[in-house]
Amino acid sequence: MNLNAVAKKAGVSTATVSRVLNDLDVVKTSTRARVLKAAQDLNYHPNLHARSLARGKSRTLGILISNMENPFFFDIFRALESAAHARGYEVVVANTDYRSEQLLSSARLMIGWRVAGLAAIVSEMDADLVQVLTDSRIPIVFYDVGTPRKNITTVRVDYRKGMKNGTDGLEGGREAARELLGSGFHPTAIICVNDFMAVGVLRELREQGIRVPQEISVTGFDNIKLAEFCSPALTTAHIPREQIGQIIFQSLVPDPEKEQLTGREIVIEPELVVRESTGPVRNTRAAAGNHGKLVAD
Amino acid sequence: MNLNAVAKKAGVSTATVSRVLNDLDVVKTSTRARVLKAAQDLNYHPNLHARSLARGKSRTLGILISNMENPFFFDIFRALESAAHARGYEVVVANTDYRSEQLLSSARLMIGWRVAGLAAIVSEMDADLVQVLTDSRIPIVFYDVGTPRKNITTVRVDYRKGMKNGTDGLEGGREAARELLGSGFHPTAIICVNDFMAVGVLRELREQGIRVPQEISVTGFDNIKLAEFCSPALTTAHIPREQIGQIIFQSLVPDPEKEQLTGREIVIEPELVVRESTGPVRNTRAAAGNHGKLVAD
DNA sequence: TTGAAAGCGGTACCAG
DNA sequence: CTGGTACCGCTTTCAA
Repeated sequence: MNLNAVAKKAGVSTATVSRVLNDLDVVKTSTRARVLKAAQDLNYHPNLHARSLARGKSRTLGILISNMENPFFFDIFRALESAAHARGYEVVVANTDYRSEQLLSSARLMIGWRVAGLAAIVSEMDADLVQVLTDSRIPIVFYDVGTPRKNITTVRVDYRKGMKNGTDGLEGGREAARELLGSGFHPTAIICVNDFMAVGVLRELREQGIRVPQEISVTGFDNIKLAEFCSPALTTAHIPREQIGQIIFQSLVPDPEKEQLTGREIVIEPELVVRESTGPVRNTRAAAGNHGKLVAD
Repeated sequence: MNLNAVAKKAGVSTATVSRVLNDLDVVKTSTRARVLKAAQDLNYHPNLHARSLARGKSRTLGILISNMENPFFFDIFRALESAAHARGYEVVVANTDYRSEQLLSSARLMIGWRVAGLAAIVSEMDADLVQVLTDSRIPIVFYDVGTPRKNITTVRVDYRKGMKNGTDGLEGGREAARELLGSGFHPTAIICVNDFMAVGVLRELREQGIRVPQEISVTGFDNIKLAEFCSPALTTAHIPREQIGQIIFQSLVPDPEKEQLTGREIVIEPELVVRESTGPVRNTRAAAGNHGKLVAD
């Protein structure tokens, strides 16, 4: 089923069918109606490959994600998708499952599809891939890795680098807390790299009979659901996934009306969410939480 | 960057470049090497749209999912993808977010891409969509909805229909247990439609001081992670996502060597996973658990 | 307002 | 073993 069949059935040329299907309002109303009916009757669906090929440009974005099961990544994907749809773009997603060969082959696939832009929300990132992507001339966004280039934008969250590679996980947090307290050092606050760890810390403190936040304050990072429902509810840094998705779209598909992000490093400032695990806040400015303020150099 | 550029650089025709890139081993080794180098130097990536168009058929499968965040659906996706990769197919996924307009537009997109097959793991399913899919002549698989047709295969899990629309959720399970026990009826077993409910039931029983499984046995359905880690560990029906993914692939891309599934209704038989929440099993056959035996009429 | 025809970037058949 | 060349289905001038 192709344009030609529709054209024939409607008694017009393929050019006219194409015009109708693309809403080029130069077509006479009666002709238009006839074409539409023919398309309907034939159950016609335009071949998108032919379309892309003829147009020479696409309105499809690609996104590579290490693990779609991770709610944090998933939220970013969803935000990107919704921004894209709002502007008439599609987004196709590839789950790399933390495997770098998979990442590479997915990237090639996307390039082969000539996507208009590509976002990589992945941690496994090797030199080969970066080279391939850089050479592709396709607008790229990396999340939390890489450095900006002509066609490469990076988005990263502003947390202290030193914390990134420490002990991790629920058990890890608990153990770290035990060691910390065992060392005789008695802090007034424990700041964890993510909410999982923080919950582990909370548990250990509870078992040692240390009250939170009266004796020690605890904070997490990410603002996952669990943070809200544990006891005491966790004070944490909220990372604005919604905004990250929008920024990614904006970097990939620049809007002349808006600030140009492409090729830069975008730093996301988390918002502090104060709950029960911390004492009264003195720094009013931080507590007010400037909503994921964007800092771009 | 196109075939022509590579051909020119290598001093051959586009036909030869195409042969090399498609591994048609009729090309002289030296020529082949020259072409490969040219492609490499030019950072050439074949345009997949042109390819699909010329070939007239694709090796891409589509999958529509209501909610990718749901581990159960996600597992099916992953299984399908791995089966597909093993046979040289790609799979592109669309998350419909439980919205039927989104489902419809994603379906159209897939049809426009001329996917070789389409799987719909969705609950929101209206007549329009079914019509569009049926008319498309593309091989389709529905999970847990719809009825078989010429090009439509259905996969469903064999659970008692009556249980499907009952009370649901953790709280629901707890409440149901309370009512049940309050009614004076004292069963020897409670069989829940899913693991969530079962965990709720367990909690209620514990509060009422009823020992599981000594006084009452409890079973769930799905075998989610939580089932393994709650106390007592839950006896449940495991639904073989891995197998479901393979069956979907097999229905979409029939293998002449294997059983033909296309256009039929495939019934998945869950496997019983016996843990601590049930008493000793008398039915040895069930306990042995015939691994998700496939029942196709 | 409409039609004819030249691509878009590959594939595959037919010659040589 | 390699080249020439009709397509594949759609978009987009250019003319009429």
